[in-house]
Amino acid sequence: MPKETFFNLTENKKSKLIEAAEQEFARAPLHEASIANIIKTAGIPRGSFYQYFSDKEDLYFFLLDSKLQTSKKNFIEALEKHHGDIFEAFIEIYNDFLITMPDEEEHNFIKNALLFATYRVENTFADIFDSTSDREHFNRLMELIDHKPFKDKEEVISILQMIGAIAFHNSIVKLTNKLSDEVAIKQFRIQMDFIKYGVYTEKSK
Amino acid sequence: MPKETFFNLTENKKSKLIEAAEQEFARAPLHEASIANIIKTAGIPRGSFYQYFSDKEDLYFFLLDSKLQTSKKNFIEALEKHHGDIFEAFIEIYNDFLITMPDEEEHNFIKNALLFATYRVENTFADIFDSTSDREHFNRLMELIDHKPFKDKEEVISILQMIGAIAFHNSIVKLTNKLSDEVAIKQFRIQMDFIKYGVYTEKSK
DNA sequence: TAGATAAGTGACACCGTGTCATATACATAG
DNA sequence: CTATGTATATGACACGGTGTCACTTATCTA
Repeated sequence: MPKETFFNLTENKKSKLIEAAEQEFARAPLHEASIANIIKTAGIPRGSFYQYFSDKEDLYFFLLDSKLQTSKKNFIEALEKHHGDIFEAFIEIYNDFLITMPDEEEHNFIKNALLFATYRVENTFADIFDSTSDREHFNRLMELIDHKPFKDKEEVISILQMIGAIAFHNSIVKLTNKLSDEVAIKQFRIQMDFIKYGVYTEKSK
Repeated sequence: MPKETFFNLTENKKSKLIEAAEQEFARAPLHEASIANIIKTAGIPRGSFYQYFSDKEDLYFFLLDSKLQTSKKNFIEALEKHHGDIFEAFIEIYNDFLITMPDEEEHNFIKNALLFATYRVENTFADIFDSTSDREHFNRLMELIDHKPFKDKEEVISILQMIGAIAFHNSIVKLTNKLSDEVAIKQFRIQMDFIKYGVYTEKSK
């Protein structure tokens, strides 16, 4: 988390810094991005940076977290819309996430996040449907999810994790193999169908 | 790939360097590991390192690749043993991989690889059951896999990718949450059952 | 208006990378 | 056996990035 000092900054200074950081993290993945570039673009001295953040990661995960707040809300909305159907909700946010990326800078930011995703990045993404950090959000999820197909809460969590991992992995494959949006979504649907109806079951073709 | 010069080295020198590198990559993840440490341990001058490898990554992926050759063979063997059953084969190598890790250095190497896995690391792991790099290996896989439950080859590939992603993700969760071997394997089995029989199907409880 | 507390600043010490000019070893033809 | 070319070895160095710290400046408060 950024330090108190950062939040005390004027809106103008704050957004200038954030814009500079987004630009840099869109240009290069975390490990290649440099504080030097960020402060140059933002026009602040080196010492100030460390007044606001403990290091590069601090700023980075603050940004990534902010960006994913939207996905978190979207997931809730998708669940409401699809009457608690996990699969349809996931397909919807997968769609949202990969396809509705209007801003090129935003797109590159996320691309770098995914392609160079360490466990911390993965965990940040997982927060969208995970219990660990935002308890309230998680409880809301659990209320909305249709539990009928599942034995117990553990099964629900297990499925959420599994689908999350698949969605995450598919995003990476889409980016590395430069798949079209249509192909990517189709692939994901096929995989969701496997989980819904199983490999050893007659599929409704 | 390491340069010619590296392969021309005496066995003694080569293994000394490799041992030093393994030690360093077990100590720290790729982005924190330093060439400085490797050459210090191996007792070679800095210039020589660049005679053998183009950079840190070059050496790293050479090592990781070598290590995964074993898993590649194991997967083939597991498929033979289980008469082409993808699920049982995966469970077996998942087991092999996470549990049969006798050497602590080896364990830490893999741990760092998984926790700080970028798309290149993920792709290297995916080579175990992927078509892109080792065509011959892939064809052998396709011969062995029981195609009965699947509509076509594409479906088989899709399932392989999916299970691969789940196994990969589970390994990371096991390491971050420090799950016991038993719990990790049990979780994986539950998830495999979901794919086998589907969520919307009566399970044989 | 003094004194305290918070914020701003940039020079600096430190560390790691990749290169390059130079040195050395080795092979091979004359 | 020597000359000459080719492969390998070496470490000093330029470059660029990080995090800190002593010092300055601004802001608040009694």
